[in-house]
Amino acid sequence: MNRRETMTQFGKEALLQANISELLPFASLDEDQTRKMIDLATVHRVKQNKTYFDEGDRAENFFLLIDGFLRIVRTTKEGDQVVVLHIAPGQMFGIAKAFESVNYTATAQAASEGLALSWPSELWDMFIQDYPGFQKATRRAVGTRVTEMQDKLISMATHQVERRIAHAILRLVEQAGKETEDGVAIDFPLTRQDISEMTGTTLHSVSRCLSKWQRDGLVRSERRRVVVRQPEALPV
Amino acid sequence: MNRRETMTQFGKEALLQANISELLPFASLDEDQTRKMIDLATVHRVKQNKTYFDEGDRAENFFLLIDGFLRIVRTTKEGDQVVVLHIAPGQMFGIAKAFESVNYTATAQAASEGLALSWPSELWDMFIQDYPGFQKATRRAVGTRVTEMQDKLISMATHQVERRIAHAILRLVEQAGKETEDGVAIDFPLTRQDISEMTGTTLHSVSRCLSKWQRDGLVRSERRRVVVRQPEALPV
DNA sequence: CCGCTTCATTGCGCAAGAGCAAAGAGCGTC
DNA sequence: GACGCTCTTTGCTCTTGCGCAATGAAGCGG
Repeated sequence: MNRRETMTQFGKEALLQANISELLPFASLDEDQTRKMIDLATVHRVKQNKTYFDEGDRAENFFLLIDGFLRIVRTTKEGDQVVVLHIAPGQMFGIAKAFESVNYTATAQAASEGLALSWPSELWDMFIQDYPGFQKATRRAVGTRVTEMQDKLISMATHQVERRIAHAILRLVEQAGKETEDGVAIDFPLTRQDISEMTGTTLHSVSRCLSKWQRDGLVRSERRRVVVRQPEALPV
Repeated sequence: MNRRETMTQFGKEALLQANISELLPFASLDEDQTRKMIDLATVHRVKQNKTYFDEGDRAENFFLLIDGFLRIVRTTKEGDQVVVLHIAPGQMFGIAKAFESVNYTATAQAASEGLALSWPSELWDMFIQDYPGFQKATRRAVGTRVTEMQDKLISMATHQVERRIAHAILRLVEQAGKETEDGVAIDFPLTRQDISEMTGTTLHSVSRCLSKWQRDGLVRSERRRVVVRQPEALPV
């Protein structure tokens, strides 16, 4: 059963029926606790390219992504956007509380239409104390995030554009890969521009790169869509 | 009184006398608690360019830097080193526990001879629970770190080499700046190579850049030493 | 004091990729 | 079906800054 359909059809109550309790933050909670958490939550449906919150906003809530994908974006004074990382379903985001921060430090933008739960920040400490799985989930989320950013930093510092793009794509395949008869597809709309913002290059270079890979049969890419046929063959 | 001298002369007991309780993790602890924490700690003195721990090591301890500076370094398979961030006195490091991680994900290398306290990882949860200041300190450490890495990422993605170098230097000035009659000096030995590893460029470019700035009177730099005279004039 | 190692400077040639420009393709809308 | 918007492709030029190489300077150890 497709999770997205479940969610959008049945709304909040359906969350209990669905296998939401498999998500890490809900792990090791009994049904009662899970219900309590969900009762306290607000449901957010966000259209593509709209934001869950913006950089600098007061961090009034923290979020758990149920469905869809989102990018965490920062914008420079000059107006350049940089995609710091991507969030996949099941991951927490907007967890400024975990950083002792009053405001969000980046913008959370829906890469594809998505669904998230949020809780008021005041509940954070209570959640941490009462729900052991939650504590663990946030720690792990932070850890993953730091590692991911480090990897990106290293990639940017030491690799040429082509390898950076390859890295970025492989990471997305990992996070949002979906098997198709044609190869592994990245399961949300992804433009050349997006990729360039992830890798610190221009959409032109990305386009050239993908074209070349397509000629060599490594990927198939159309408008807003990338399918990887031979992940192993990409220049790591 | 110079902190470094105090420490190395009098050892562990002196930590109580010194104003160590001003350090964030010890904030809001009474003298008794502080003493208890220090009793449990191990003292590490590490020579320049030696490591406190290495990437991949089992994370058996977590650390608090008392004196000196260190760089957090990751090494690629190809052998390229990348300086992910710098740690200044008073900051925690090696806090794999905060990331639910069993191993250290990077190497902690002394940029200058330094002094640190460490505690066994098993004490982590106890510290978190019993010492509110400690919890806060780790959160803040993580937050600062994430922000710093994001800034770096943005800098790398959108700026030219010259501005990246300027950014890196300004950050170091902030973290380790020391007023001199000549300008603000970075208070630990810093080679062109180091700077290139922070900014993802070559030592040649760094050298050229510093030479130019020196001609323009913005900085003074000698062997392993950088003094910034006009921080405002650096190309931000 | 001499030689060795580490660190820094500078010049030159070249390649990667950014910037610019123009055209084409896919998709929604009126 | 025509228009317009967004996204993509591709060619050309020009700059940045890397790679390489040679020289110099500073500090260390015997």
